[in-house]
Amino acid sequence: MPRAAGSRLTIRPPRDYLLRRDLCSYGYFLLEPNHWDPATRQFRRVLDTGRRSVSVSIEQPSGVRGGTLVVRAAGALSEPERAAVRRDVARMLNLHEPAETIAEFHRLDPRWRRAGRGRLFRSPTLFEDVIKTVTSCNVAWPSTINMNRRLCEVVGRGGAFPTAERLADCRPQLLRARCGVGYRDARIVGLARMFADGRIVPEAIEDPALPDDRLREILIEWPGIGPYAAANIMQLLGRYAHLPLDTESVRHGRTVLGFRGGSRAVMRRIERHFAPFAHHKFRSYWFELWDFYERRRGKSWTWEKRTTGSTFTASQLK
DNA sequence: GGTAGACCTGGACGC
DNA sequence: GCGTCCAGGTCTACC
Repeated sequence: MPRAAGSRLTIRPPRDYLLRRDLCSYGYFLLEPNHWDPATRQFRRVLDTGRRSVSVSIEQPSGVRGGTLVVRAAGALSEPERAAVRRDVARMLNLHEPAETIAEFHRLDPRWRRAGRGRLFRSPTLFEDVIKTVTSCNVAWPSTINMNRRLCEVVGRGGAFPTAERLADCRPQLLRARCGVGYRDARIVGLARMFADGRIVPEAIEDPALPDDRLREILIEWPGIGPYAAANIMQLLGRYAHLPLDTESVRHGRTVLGFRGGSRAVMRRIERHFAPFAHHKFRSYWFELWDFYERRRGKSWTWEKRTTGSTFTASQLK
């Protein structure tokens, strides 16, 4: 990325924020258009600012907790574009979450205090998080990787993740034929149209005043969103009191926690096991799962996208 | 409320 | 190289 002619922004993150650890904290960091370079510890992706796509990189040159984040964009940015980049980066990195919240989590579950784990990566928009969740349902991880890559290549502007408006204009058959989304085609277009025509208002969904139970009811009504997807979208919204339990969870319950019985019984035991972590429940569950991956594949910020990053799920590690 | 089967893709496996 | 089997969460029909 040419630096001389580009724009440079600096962001002061919360005092505990460590880019390599907190960005490489959830599988979506491995999905297009996201790209983490383990060698340079630099994150790159294309953002759609509304009028055009912009390639950005994020670094933390000091490499220490709380160190200033440097965001570079290829080319000059207008003021509205700079604001859009700042907003998108802040959402991806969950920078609004104060250090005190993470400290509270560590008091509840001290296992992660030393490493400092507590923050989770997500997408710059709710829409991208929802579509990424749909592409992760009923499919093995390599297929999720392919679907997201092709969505960016075929529908996204300049390599960005497609906006709701662009996906809403697609025929389901195009997504099936060229993006490999299979039967998810109509559900993805349906969701995109709901976002694009205002039936789904992200600000309303992201309103902290909306009770968890009501939010879950709303999400379950959306096409392609069932109990697992709803709970996953909720954690991406920073609501960590619900566990998105899937076959990966059942494997974890059996192999790591030693639970016995059928899938439903194991899931019920997992729920009970993590209940004491209350509104931080998902963090405890997720970092336990993440620790399992890292013990076998090394620290997540060392994972190469095309090798380790495509085979890190528990089904590949049995 | 619970359950069975279809949905689609891609990897694993056997030949 | 080809065919078959299987994993994976949601949706619908049915009991």
